[in-house]
Amino acid sequence: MNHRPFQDNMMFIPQLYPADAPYTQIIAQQGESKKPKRRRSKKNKGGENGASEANRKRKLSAEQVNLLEQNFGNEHKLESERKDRLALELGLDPRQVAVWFQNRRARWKNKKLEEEYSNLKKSNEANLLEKCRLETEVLKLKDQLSEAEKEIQRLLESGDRVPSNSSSSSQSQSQSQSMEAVDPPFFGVFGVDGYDDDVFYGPETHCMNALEWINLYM
Amino acid sequence: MNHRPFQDNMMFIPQLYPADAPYTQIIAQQGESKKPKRRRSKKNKGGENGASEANRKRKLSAEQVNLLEQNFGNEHKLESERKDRLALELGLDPRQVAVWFQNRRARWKNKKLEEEYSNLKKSNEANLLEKCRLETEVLKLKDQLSEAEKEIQRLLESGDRVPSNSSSSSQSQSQSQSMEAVDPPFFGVFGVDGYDDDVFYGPETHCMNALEWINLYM
DNA sequence: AGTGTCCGAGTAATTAGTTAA
DNA sequence: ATTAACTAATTACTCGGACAC
Repeated sequence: MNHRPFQDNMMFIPQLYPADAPYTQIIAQQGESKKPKRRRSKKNKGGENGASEANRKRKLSAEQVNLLEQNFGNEHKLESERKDRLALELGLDPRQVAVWFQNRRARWKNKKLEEEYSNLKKSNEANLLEKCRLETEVLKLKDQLSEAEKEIQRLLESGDRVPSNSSSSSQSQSQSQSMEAVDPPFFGVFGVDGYDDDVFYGPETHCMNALEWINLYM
Repeated sequence: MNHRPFQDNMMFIPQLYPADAPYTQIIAQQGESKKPKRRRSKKNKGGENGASEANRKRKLSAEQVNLLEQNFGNEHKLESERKDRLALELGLDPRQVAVWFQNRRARWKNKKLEEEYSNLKKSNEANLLEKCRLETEVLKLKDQLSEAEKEIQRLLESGDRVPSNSSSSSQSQSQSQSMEAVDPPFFGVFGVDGYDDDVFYGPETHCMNALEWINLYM
């Protein structure tokens, strides 16, 4: 959504129902008659009837939310000075303004987390693919190396009166051993605690099913 | 910090709201009517006698929550039959039971997501380390291969009257080229849209800083 | 057609516990 | 030590859509 600055301005407020009643604070169950079977009472909703009687409307008007959002964009914290000013400006109880900011911060935090999750997901995808590619490359290189060493062996056998294998032969010998000791010594992070359900990330299933894995869980 | 508000002790249950129980009847005279700045203390408890003050009727008792949780564990959905039974059993309005289940489902979903995030994080760590290891291995193998080919070259030059480079030499030649064409052709998933803030996952910073990266963002 | 209900997502308000001045 | 403001969790409500009768 946004880029650089750390104001988040998230989505636009989809509440465009009429700002009929500037005072959005009523509450109090109208009358009574609610105990036994509280079936969906017919709310006078669509009608927009301008503030009919017992309209205990909870939501703030779009206008109010706009101003609040704007202020939140500037600064997520709220000094009491600003709070009171805002409250006056909006015709709200300062407490409501404070509550709004608290809830807004919580929402923002959640959103942040979601974003982070999304980024992590993408990062994971990319890393997984990269890992797959690298594994393939490693196999290929090992194969090539094997061929090369076979070739060396053949050359050594056929031309067995060459001066000597001067310097590098020992190198390639010792290193070919290390290839086999490479795989095991990595910790398996996945004996963790509580995966309740079906979500299971197999990290050590070699790259063959990386794509399927992505499609499954991403 | 704490989970499970099991020690809810002082919660008497004013269930069955009387008809005149408008919880949350408050509020907000706007404008200049001052409001009683609220309390923040650990007193004002038991007395009940809500005559003067409001009847704080929020918060279900630990016992009620227990039973609800138990039922939720069995089945996240709630048929109206079970709802009514539970409501009766708990002394709650069936509506409250339904609402509780809805909220509980939402919480469960969140928790699920959090878990998934955690797993993803671990998976990412593991993959990143694996990727790092593989990159190292690739470099090593390339090095070995280079050495081996040098060796072959040397052998071919020194013993230049061997029969021929029969079969596999072309192989190792062509493959040594492919090493250079390996890196580029992978898409960079990270020109994406919204990394808002400081959270930035560098996917192409080679493995040297993989661990630092993990420590920073995990 | 049209009610009624349920659910998911979003939101407002409350409570308990923590932190800082 | 009190007090105000914070966080995290919770309760109840709103709204719109889906599915039913």
